[in-house]
Amino acid sequence: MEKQTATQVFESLSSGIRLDIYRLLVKRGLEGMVAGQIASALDLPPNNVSFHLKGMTHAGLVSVEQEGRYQRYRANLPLMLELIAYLTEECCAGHPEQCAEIRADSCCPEAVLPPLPKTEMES
Amino acid sequence: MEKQTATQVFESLSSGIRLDIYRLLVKRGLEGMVAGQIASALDLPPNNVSFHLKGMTHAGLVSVEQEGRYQRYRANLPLMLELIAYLTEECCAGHPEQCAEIRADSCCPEAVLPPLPKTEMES
DNA sequence: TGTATATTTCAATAATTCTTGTATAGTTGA
DNA sequence: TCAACTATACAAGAATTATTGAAATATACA
Repeated sequence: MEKQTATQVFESLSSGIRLDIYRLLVKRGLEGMVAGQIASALDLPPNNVSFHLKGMTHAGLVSVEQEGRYQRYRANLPLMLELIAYLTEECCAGHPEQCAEIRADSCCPEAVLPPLPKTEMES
Repeated sequence: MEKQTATQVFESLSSGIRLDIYRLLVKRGLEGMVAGQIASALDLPPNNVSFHLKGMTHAGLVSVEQEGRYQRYRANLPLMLELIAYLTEECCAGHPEQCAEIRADSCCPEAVLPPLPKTEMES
């Protein structure tokens, strides 16, 4: 996955309205929803919903299909799975045993820290 | 998970710089990185990195621990797992068989659509 | 045809976010 | 204590994004 794709998806989900839309569509699965249904379900002006749907579509987060005079939107779940893979790519590189540890615990544990390298600030 | 938590995390990852920081920290795992290391690794002004790290910390996406005069940052992977669960909550509600279908295919398939309900636009 | 419906587009304003430079606070070690 | 270093806080301008109302496009149906 390209970095721009990832940031676009995150940008899409960074708004409460778009997050609501996405979660609504996830619940609907393959059935999806038409634009007006989404607007009335969330009690928002249709043109505002359309504005957000356009951005989400451009980011690939949702797909749209014309159905007569309706536009049916569906969540693109596989993209989300790709995104997760992108985020955890090379997770704990070189120390795979840490991955299991991190994933199992409730939060980054107050683990014993390795001492700082003698040469400070080398990348 | 609360909606605000989710939007804050997504907002954090919607910037290319913050996404780079997060992925860098994910790779480092429990070791993490100190602020100056992050800045020089990404070739960015330290105060700009500090600005972004503050937001990420506030969103809970990274944790910070003081280490003498250094501030050591680590990615909060468990939060990401919670976030994914939040997103796919009630996925395909009422039609669990669709979930497997969606997850298996490469993208939302051009599935056969159910006909529109006779009463248009009811939520 | 003509009218109603669904959705999008456009323009304008309000609000937020990003980046840079400068200044401040805290830590280290001589 | 003093000087060097790490990191954050603050302020200002540029840039981006959100919301609303009005207008436009396209489909459906009588």
